[in-house]
Amino acid sequence: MGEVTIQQVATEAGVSPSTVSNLLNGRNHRMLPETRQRIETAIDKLGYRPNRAARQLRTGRTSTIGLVVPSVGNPFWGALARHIESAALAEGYHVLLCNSERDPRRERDYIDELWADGVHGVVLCSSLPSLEHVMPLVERGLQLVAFDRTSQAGDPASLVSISVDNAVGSQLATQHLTDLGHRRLAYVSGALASVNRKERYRGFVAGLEQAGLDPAEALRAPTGSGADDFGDVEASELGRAAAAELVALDEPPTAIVAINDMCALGVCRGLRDGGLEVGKDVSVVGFDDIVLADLYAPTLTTVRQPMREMAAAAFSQLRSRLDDPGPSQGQSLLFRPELIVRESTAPPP
Amino acid sequence: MGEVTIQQVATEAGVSPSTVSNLLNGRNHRMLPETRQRIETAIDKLGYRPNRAARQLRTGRTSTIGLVVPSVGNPFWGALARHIESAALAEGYHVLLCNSERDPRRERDYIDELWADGVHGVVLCSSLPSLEHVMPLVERGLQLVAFDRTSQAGDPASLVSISVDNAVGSQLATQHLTDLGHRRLAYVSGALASVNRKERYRGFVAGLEQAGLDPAEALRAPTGSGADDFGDVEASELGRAAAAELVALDEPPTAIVAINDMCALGVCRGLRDGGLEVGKDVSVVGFDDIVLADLYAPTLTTVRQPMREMAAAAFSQLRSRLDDPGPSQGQSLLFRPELIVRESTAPPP
DNA sequence: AGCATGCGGTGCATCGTTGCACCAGTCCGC
DNA sequence: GCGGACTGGTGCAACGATGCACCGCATGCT
Repeated sequence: MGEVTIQQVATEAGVSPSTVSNLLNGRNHRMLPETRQRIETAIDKLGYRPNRAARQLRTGRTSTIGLVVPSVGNPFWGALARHIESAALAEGYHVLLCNSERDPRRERDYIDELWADGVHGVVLCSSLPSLEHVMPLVERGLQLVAFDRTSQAGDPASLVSISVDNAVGSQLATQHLTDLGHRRLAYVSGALASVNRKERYRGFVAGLEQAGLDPAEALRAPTGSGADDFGDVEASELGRAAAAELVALDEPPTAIVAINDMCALGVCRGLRDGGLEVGKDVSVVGFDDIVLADLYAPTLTTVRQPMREMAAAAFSQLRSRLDDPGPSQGQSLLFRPELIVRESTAPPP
Repeated sequence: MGEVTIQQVATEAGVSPSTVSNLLNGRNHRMLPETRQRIETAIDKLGYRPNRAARQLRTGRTSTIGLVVPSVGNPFWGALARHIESAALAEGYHVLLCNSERDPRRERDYIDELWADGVHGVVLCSSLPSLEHVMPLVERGLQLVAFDRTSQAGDPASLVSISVDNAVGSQLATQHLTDLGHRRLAYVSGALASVNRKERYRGFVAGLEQAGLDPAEALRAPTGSGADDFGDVEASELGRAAAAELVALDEPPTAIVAINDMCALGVCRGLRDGGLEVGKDVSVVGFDDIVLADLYAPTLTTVRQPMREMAAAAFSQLRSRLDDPGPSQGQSLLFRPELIVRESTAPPP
């Protein structure tokens, strides 16, 4: 049980613990190469690893960051988590995983707890439009990188926002459909509860206008209890239900833009249930380009987010702010979306 | 910055830090209700939260567990991570996420590091048949719960194994196909590098034999460089390539059993590429029942693992062993798989 | 000789919590 | 009225790493 301590290393190397500590922390400018060698040998021999708790207690710093996502069960967030974790690992950081399940209260509790644990940097994939609930901690020094959420008025000044340009992406998707000749489009999303969802819808509207169509005539589904928010796992359920509603119309749309890929897959499923063939009778576009978009039958036309780059940026932003003590200026990084055309879109029948 | 310490709480409540600590740790058998009240008031007023690092340094205990999975980018592991994290949260535990990317070295390094961080309990979803690389730590007291891996000779005595009965599951799937009348079956997997994969294949063979078929005549794909291991994200690629190989045969199989759902989806994709219709020309069965199995077109017949229950069991096993100091006896928990019949299977044409 | 400067380290207090050892006071029995 | 037990706490020394202040020595400069 007895783990090796810095004291034992020091004894072994015939120096004081301070000297070992100095070496460990790069304060070895004026250290005899021989001394350094002795210490390194001792470390290897004893298999010494610094005790993180002690180090954190003393310095107040951690090399653990928090990652708050709605749910890693969702392939999109799973992919993000994977990339963030990889980026963190490369720099010796660890990732504490938090699934908010889109519960604002849970999200808030998590962040409180992370802070209490000494975690000073969090990548937050919040479903909430306002970040007010975490302001107190941000004022105390919590570094926050918001992912998939463009910055808003009222956000903390130090906030970093990482996001794809949702409006442009949606517009790209919509334009693709109008270019194919579609004139009767529908938009499927849950409540536009988060910032990025609003943005995407805005892009949809812009795309319609650009094609000379009247946004007011476009359909939005579900039309029934459209105000309900929805969780990630249920995104596909929602898509499916929405599609059922749409096919039941007298004049169903010939093309559907979905808020994200999971939702789009649900839509495809619903259309199939209704006897329609996706990519022939109806076109469907998603958003995200999750791995399954290219596996699905038909393969899904979608808007790709450069996840790896975005994840790397999220981590490196966080890291640099964690290293630099001073109060830092926030910024927004908007990544460029890319339309990936696959089989689920075609000219209207 | 200055966080509230137990000392401040003590001063505020007019007691000694020890007394506050006693209350916090449930040693309040003989404490005046009034004192207790004063302390609780002080805690609330100051917003005190115990410093984890200090606590861990002092006690040697953490309420963080490690979760090592191949990659949370894979929906199956993502779902597991979500459930484990939920179970942990409910008991006040945190989850440190580690993606091994199926790299044995990375897996090993991770576990070493977790140990050095004071994490004494890990849920390990290892791709490795042998656990030898972690034996030294297990001997030092590391508690290990192996997920999706039935126990093996040579495993640490204290190891807990949580797994679905892979052989039975596979046999169920195979039997379903032979019951439908299929006589020419193929099995698609990567290398049978891990224990559970071997088990699944064994179930497949058993299923064939039970139907009076000769396992030797069943196909295994890919036939080319079949010995290659594969990562999770590439499981679908492998399925797709394997399907391409199979359709090119003079006498293609009428039914395919895939090692898991991601692989099965790849197979479906490959079959489609080859002009075959899944659920009509060819039947396909997967394993896991990931969320997408029910979204796919056609919906995928598969073998369900009771993930939520398995995740809960994994955490509670770990927890109880973490709480109880003494050396504990290992055990294996085998969960019952369930065949979920959907559209991707049908009688042979 | 007298003082400054550089070199290669070391001493020590400290981070916040814990829990064993201990203590002063009261009450009981004989 | 004295030993013993109980009550409701407190004192103090850790846990392991850190980093500032400091030290003895050698050398250089005037």
